[in-house]
Amino acid sequence: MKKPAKQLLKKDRMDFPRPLTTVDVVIFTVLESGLNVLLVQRPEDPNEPYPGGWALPGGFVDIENDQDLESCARRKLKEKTGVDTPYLEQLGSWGGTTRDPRGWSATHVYFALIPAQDAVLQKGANAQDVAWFPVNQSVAKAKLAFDHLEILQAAISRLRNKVEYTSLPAYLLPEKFTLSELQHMYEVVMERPIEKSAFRTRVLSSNLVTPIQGMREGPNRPAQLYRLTDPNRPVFFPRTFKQKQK
Amino acid sequence: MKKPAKQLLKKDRMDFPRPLTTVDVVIFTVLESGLNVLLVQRPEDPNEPYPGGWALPGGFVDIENDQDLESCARRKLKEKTGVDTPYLEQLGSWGGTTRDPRGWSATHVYFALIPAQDAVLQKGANAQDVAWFPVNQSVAKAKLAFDHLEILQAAISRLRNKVEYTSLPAYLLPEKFTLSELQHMYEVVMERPIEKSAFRTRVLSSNLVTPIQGMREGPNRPAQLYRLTDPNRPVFFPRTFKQKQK
DNA sequence: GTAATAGTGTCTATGAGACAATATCGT
DNA sequence: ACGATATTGTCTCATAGACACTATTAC
Repeated sequence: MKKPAKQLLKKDRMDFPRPLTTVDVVIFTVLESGLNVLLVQRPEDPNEPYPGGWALPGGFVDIENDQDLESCARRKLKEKTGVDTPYLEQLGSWGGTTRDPRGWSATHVYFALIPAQDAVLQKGANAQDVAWFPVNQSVAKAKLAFDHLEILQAAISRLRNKVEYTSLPAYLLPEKFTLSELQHMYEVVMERPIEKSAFRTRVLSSNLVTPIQGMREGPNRPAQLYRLTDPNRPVFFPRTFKQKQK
Repeated sequence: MKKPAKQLLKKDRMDFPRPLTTVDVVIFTVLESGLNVLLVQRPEDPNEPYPGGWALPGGFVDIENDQDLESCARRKLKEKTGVDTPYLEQLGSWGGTTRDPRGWSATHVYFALIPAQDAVLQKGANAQDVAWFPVNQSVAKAKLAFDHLEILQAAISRLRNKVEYTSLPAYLLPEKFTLSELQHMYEVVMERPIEKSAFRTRVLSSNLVTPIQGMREGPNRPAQLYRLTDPNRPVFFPRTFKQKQK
């Protein structure tokens, strides 16, 4: 129990140790190898925690320049990928005594989906290494810094979960896409095939996509091109894809 | 762009202003008046922000005593209600320059569901006023401190949303309950009636509840008592309650 | 024509919604 | 018997799943 009297000056009352505050971003894209996540390599400097280890992109909140948490996340996303307005959602926050050797720290985590076309990395600027890691293989072995493996797993399970009843995979595609391409994004994230017919009726009977002028040409029957009806807000379906198994 | 050289000492590198860090808890219960939320009155001290205003219970992280964010939330919950292990879920975090007049601040918000039996308030200790507010009426007028109205609205919409496909309302009941009582909790949160028959088949065909020895007696046919099959994790249903309207 | 992918149709199963019928208690 | 609430049943409808069929391009 603290709080001795009410007569303390404001300055005194605010003068206690504060946790470190960071923002991290889990950035997903779908490449040839499936679902990938962006990681950055920490500096080799032995004075830094986890030198040379791989971590989620992120860093301290800059209270001079960051208006709020989300714009801080957007800034970090832009620094690494150059992408401006992807799908961005708050994942949650992690905080405690032990997660950072530098002291009590709390991180606010966002997760982002970007199309493969935008998955070109912006190295160089701060000489850090930046790379895409397939979510299933190397990541577990990568021994992520801090509690970032736990955070990444939470992000993956959130994504896998929401795929079942939302239009999130659409944000992994460029502006114009065919229904087959959209279905493919779902299948990559879900890691299981889905029925073409059921998929099409679900997507078309919602207001998710709007057909546009133009077809995807190929060595076979051309496919109708679509775009998101309202790119700003994802669609929620009233049922999940997989029925409950007994 | 900062970062002059890598030769800085660790102490120097960590020596920058840090945001204030708080944890707030949105505590819901269902009383006669429907869904209620717990608010506390801020001290009248004019040196404090929003003197006399109503706010969500919460406060600064105590890095000496709080192991992590969730235990900090549990501590604050316990201080106000005496409840130990309710349903507790992270809602999200809010942070930015403007939300607290004392400076750049970030709050980690949890939301909790507690049964009405535990809704007895623990006033006194710090002389603050603590009270339940019905979610629909007084809250909007109450002019909550900080951005707490926005946070509360996010909590309400999260709760209303999850009620459609989860077993969360079960946590608003005591250990033993009847199916009608459970249905009533759903209806209070959803603010609409649900079909008895559909409700019962949904609940019974999931593994949500287990019948126990004993009946709820009354001036009519007694009702079977149930308990949660696994109180530690809520059940997710494969469909929402309301079908999509056309 | 063939290969390949796009797009449609048909049939079944599951579970929600509406509503009715029956069951079991206190009085 | 009556009032009240518990519990079950029946019928309809929407949509997922399985699977087959047709359509349209390049070659």
